[in-house]
Amino acid sequence: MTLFAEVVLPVPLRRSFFYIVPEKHKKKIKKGMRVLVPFRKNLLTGYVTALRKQVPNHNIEFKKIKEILDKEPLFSPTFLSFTKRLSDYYFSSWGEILQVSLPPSFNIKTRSVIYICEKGRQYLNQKSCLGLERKILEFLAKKPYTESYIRRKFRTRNFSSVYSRMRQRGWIETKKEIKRAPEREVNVIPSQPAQLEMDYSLDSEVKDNADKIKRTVGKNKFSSFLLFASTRRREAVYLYLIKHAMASGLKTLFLVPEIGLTARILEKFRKKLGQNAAFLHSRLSEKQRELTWKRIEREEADVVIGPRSVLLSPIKGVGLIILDEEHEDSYYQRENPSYDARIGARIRAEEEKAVLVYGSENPSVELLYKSKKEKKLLDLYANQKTQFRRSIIDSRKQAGIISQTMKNEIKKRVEKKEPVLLFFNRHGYASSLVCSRCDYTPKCQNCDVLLTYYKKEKKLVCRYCGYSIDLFLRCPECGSKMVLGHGYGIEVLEEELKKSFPKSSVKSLHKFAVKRRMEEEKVIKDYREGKIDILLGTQMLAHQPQLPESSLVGVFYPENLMRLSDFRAGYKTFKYIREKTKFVKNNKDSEFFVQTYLPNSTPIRCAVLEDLSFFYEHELRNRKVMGYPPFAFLAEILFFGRDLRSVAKKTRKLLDMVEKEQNHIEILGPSLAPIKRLRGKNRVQVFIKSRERSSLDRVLRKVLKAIRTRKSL
DNA sequence: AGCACGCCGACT
DNA sequence: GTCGGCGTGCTC
Repeated sequence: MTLFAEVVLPVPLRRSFFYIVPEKHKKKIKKGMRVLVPFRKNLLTGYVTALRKQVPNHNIEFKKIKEILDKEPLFSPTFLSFTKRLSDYYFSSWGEILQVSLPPSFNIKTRSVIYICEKGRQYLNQKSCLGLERKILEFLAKKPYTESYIRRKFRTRNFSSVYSRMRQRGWIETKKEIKRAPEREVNVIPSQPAQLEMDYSLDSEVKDNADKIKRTVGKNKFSSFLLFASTRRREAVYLYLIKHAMASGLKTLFLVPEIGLTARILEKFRKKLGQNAAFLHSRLSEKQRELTWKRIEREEADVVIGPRSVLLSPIKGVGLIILDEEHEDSYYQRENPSYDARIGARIRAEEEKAVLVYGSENPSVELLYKSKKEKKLLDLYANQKTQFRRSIIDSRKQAGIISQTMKNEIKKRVEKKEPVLLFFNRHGYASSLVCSRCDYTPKCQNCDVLLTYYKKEKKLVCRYCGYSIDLFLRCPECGSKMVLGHGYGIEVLEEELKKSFPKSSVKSLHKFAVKRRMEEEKVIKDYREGKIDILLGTQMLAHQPQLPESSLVGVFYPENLMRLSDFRAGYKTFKYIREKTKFVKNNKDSEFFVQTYLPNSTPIRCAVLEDLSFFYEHELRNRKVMGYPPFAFLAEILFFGRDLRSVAKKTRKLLDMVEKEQNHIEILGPSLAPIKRLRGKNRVQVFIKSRERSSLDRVLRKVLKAIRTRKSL
């Protein structure tokens, strides 16, 4: 009897494929193993998701599995069902998700390598050998290259035909080459029992709440919580819970948004957990990543710590998932692959029957609402008020990029030798340059944005892709003088500070002020040692792990964030300001200032004056009126491609289908995406909105089947 | 995503 | 007439 394996492949197809299991492999093969299978003309690494005696469709010729790549399954049934659900939720390819859960070297495939033949060399000597043919042959004469490399290198319209003609005439030949990964050893070393001494001191309020979670850990039942608390308190609760999980023989996944943002918490964890923790982050080399991965697989780590990709760590026996800084945007990415780690964490916790803890000191409006409703909110914030003074400076009443009030306050601190921290979230000198006569404005050639003017560097730079050109003072169109466009940047602020405080040391920290990580650290070191009186920076400054607190912290023009066409703009502004309050020394002598043209806006007022509950109530009321999450479900569909016309056509096709569905679904758009061109691709976005996730899901499922789409939310 | 197949315009 | 555009469909 024939045995079939259902296999998913690392290709952007939302379906599985069936292969015949050869007789000799029948005993060996198991669900969750990697297999090498023929697909089209190549061999690919696939993942066995099921074994079957019968398959639905009989009128296709099945191919045979070429090789089994594992001695033991790599993926547990739990992990398989988790990744399956994740791919279903995000309409993405299961195989691609499984692929990224493994180190790159685990993905074996054949590739075509092109060699030049003797005939080809002879032809190259003839005069008649011209154009593309000549270029390719000359290139290959040096050494063979892979087919995909040649394709990319000589990206011309008629490449395929030229290429196939060259092969027909015997000038070149292609050979299949297997790119093989090093052997994988499967020796499972039992993990060492955890011996942790932790000097956490939980006050009774924290302990009561931590115990509420603790009681659910190890019960082999899904539950989730939102821990609304300061960093210090969250840290203590996390360690308390991790220790308990370890004692119960359970593994913990600990997710952080970005390494930079949470360096402090990570350092602490590294010290406390030592060898029991495995850190996965983007700065690891491929080799390091693989070693860490193998350590995790050998179950040598009880806690896996890192960014969203940690969620896809195929570790067994997960009993606790912690997702810190729940509100951070980096948990949702649109590529490689597209999923929101917050949703992913929930799905994984459900499948693992584990406990999920979201943590934040300014949780997203959506999660706060949901947690409150489900009585899963642990609010450790209510009784914690900070002591420093807070004020809003109304820029409409005081002229100048830095108000007089602000200058006076800075002066006082500088005189007392107290360092000052200032934040302004806009790069460069001006957001654009513009011709004084014809309105010509330099734009990025890859992305559709204006180029930011950097005065010190004498450059115009794209804030997305880094494309830059040298500054020019005359308009290339009409020869008139170029002048500053709208929007002053951080360099203006820096200039102004230096002018106003000539005797003080003013330093600015932003993308272009520092070229290397070393320099960032140097600035922070100087600041700590009192060599800098006034430190100014963009968001980069807030991400410095070792930045000490200050007695005066100022934030300039947070309303820049309010202008985003995003229903979360209010929340983002609120969060941005709140983050900065962390850098104020918590005593009665310290001060926090926000200078703004919108002193009466609720997000700004509430963030500055620490009125959290009013902000959340206000925001929820707004969302309800406007019909935005958490009162509706929103799916973002991003269309992108080289040619805008064909992208728009696809969009239209999809929308026509959505309209026909008539499922109380509202279409917002289509419109050009906020970044309407990125890396040479035009991007069109559509939001579809519904009160019911299920009807959104039903329509998307139906419609996406008919169209070549890749990513969606 | 790639890649083959197949059908219409502009060139040797 | 052929070359070469890209629209359409398929991958076990």
